[in-house]
Amino acid sequence: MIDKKSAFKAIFSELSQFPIFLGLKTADIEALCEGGEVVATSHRHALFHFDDDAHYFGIVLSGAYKLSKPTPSGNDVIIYFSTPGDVIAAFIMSQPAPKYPVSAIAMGPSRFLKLPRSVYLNQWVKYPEMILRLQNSLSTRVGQLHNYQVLSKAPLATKVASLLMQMLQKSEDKNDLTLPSPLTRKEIADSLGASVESVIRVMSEWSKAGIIETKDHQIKILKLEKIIEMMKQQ
Amino acid sequence: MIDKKSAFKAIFSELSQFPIFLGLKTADIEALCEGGEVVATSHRHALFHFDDDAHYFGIVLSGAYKLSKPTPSGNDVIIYFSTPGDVIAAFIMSQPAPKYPVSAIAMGPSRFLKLPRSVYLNQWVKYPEMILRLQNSLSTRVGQLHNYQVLSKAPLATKVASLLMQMLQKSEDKNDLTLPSPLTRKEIADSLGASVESVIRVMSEWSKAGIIETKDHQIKILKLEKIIEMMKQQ
DNA sequence: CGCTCGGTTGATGCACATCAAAGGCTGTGG
DNA sequence: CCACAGCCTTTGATGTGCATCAACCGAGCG
Repeated sequence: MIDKKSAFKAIFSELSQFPIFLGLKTADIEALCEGGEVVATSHRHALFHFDDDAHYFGIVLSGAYKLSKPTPSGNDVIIYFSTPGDVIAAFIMSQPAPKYPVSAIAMGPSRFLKLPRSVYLNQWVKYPEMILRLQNSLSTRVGQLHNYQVLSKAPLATKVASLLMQMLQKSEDKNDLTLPSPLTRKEIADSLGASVESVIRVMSEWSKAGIIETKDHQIKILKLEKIIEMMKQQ
Repeated sequence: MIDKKSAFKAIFSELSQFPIFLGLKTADIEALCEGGEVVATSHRHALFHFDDDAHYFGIVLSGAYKLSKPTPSGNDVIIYFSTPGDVIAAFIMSQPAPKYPVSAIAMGPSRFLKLPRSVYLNQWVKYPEMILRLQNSLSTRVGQLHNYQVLSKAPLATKVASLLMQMLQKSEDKNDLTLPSPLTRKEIADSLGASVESVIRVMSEWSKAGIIETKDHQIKILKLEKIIEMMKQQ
């Protein structure tokens, strides 16, 4: 086992920047991350699987993870793309014998700060401020899911445009219109409940029209107005 | 203004049965419901509208409310059916200047205990137990939304079956297979993102086959196995 | 150098939307 | 008290967006 104190110091600068910890005292952050362990996962490797016993939760440090749920027919539906600063699986920790409701799979090399469930029960719930912050991110999440429902009858192009815009909003740098994490067409399809081919048909139209550009799975938006226009139509 | 003390006594027996208050001391429940006011709404009347300033949250006492969100094209999508005991709009109360993310419309005569936002900020947030209970119901809700996403590619019959089962699970009496609240075909369609006609085509098949029965918008399930069977196929 | 993975394109079919029309039921206002 | 409007349900005819199936290409990789 590595020296935890020094491990904490090494990632503290990362942690303190995340909204969830912003403005907290160093000692508090340290207490909240007690027993934490940094896990590095490579592309397509799982942090945990759907229905596994949930012994830990944690925070995405770098890269990205897709959270997906298997369908009865053996496919996967992508529920969420977690990017740095996102807290994963925290809100199931208070259940008696929690199981992960999704699988978490790395998209490219990624790092995760793994925290034992006991820390949640002993520390996190004791900080009312923490609970409120978690509640806020949960309620934002619910809002996103509602927006998705509103789009249920919209044409596929609208859904794809909305997804791109949603991803873009997570980006730090508002001047760079490149999505913060790489995304394959299949991943887009799986998160919209569409087929790869249909997504490709929509997006290659856009590529030809110079609205977007894909290089090495990094999607860049060239004509933002066009995308916004696509979102509105229905 | 009515005498609040006596008003509270009158509904206390209702309140204390709801999961959200179960096991709490009378004094605590009274504190949490301070300044509460019972609102009676008749069929199709709104408690509040989408995008209104949110000055209050509250608890459904009787009847049911549908929470819906307008689409750009002027239709409505039903986000949730709230039944007695459900807490509505609590988790947006902690935002600076909250607006309702949905409209709440009564399905049949219904009663609602309306609580001012200040009570949430001054009382509810102070009870860690309350916050955790709210978090739990929110996380259940997120789970339901995920289940809905998993069904995105499933045939309509599967979606309708799942919705019926979900409604049925809220029912108190596990022996009576009548859904706890009346539901029109249009409401089912709006909550599944389908057209009324398609929902009718599915359900009238079932009526003919003696799987369900509708009387006065009350839907009763006659052959539960058949419905469960429908849910599985995809 | 074969293998897997991601992207692309075309042909075909189907589930569901849309449009249209009609009947029953309820509440409401002249 | 009846006529009328609005809501809910139903059925049929028609159209279409997207899934599905099939095939191919290029790039990276062990």
